[in-house]
Amino acid sequence: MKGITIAGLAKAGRVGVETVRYYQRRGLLNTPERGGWQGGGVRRYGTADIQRLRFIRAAQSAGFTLDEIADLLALDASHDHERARALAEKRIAALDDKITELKAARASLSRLASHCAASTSGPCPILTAFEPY
Amino acid sequence: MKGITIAGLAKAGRVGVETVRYYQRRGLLNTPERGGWQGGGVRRYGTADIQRLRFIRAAQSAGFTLDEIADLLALDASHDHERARALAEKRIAALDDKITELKAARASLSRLASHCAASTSGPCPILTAFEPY
DNA sequence: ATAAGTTCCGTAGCATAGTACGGAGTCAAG
DNA sequence: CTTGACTCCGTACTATGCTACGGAACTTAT
Repeated sequence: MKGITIAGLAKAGRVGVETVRYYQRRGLLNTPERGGWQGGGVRRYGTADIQRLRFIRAAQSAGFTLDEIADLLALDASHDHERARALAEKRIAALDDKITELKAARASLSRLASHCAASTSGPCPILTAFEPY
Repeated sequence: MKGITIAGLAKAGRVGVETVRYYQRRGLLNTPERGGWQGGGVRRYGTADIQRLRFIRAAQSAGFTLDEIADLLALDASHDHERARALAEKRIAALDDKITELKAARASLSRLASHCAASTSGPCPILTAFEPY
C-alpha cells in the first residue's frame, strides 16, 4: 500500500498520533478516505499532509494560535495577497515586540545571575532583579 | 485608613482584581489580615505587595510559569545563591533559544510578506513560507 | 490462522492561567 | 442613615492545546 499511516505522519511531524487526530478534529489536517474497498481499512497520508503538519508546527512556533493557523491555511492557494500579507505583518510586529521583551527579560536575569555570583552570602534580592523593568 | 485596597493593588500591577485573588490562592501574593477590630473589614496592601505583583508579571514575561515564580519567590531572601543562579541561567538559555526561534519565524514571515507583495496575482503559497525551516 | 501491534473514534481528562458569578458584608459620600 | 460602590469568598466556568482510554476493526508477521 502506498502512503504512510497516521503513525508515520505523526513521526514525520515530530508530534504524537493523538495530536494529529486533534488537528484533524480542528480542521487543520484533512482526513483521507479509508483505504478499504468498501467501508473499512486504514487511512493513508502523503507528502502534502506532512508539509501541512510541519507548517502547522512552524507557524505555532511563530506564535500563531491554531485558530489563526486555520485562517492561514484557508488563505493558502487563495489569491487574497492583501489579507495574507496583513496577517503576516501583524504577526511580524508582534514577534518584534516579543523579541524585545524577551531580550529585556534576559538582561534582567543576567543581572540577577551576576549579582548572585558576586556576593556569596546574604540574601539574594530576586524581587528587585526586574526592578527597573 | 492607610494602604490600598485590592482594586488599587490590581491597578498598580495592571491586572484584574480576580487575578490578584488568583495569585493569592496560588500563594504568590500574601493575604493580609482584614482591617476590622474583630473579624470584618477590608484587607489593605502596601508597596511591598505592589513590588511583588510587578515581579510576578515581569517574571511571567520572562517565560517563567507561576509554579517557577513561586520557587523564585521562596528563594528570595534565601541565601541559596547557587540555586537562584541555576534557575536564572537555565531560563536565560531557554530565552536565548526562544529568541533564536522567534527570529527565524520572523524571517520566514518576512519572506512570505515580500513574496505576497511581489506577485499581485496567483495563489499565495503560505504553506511554503516556512519551508526551509 | 492466530497473535501482536495499529488504527479508528468518541468521549473524557489534564495543565495553565485566568475570568465570572452571586450573595453577604463593609465603606464612604451625601 | 441610606445608597451605591467595593470587598470577600467559594465555586464554577472558560480558553488553549493537548493527552489518555477503551473497545472494536484492521493489518502484519510468523
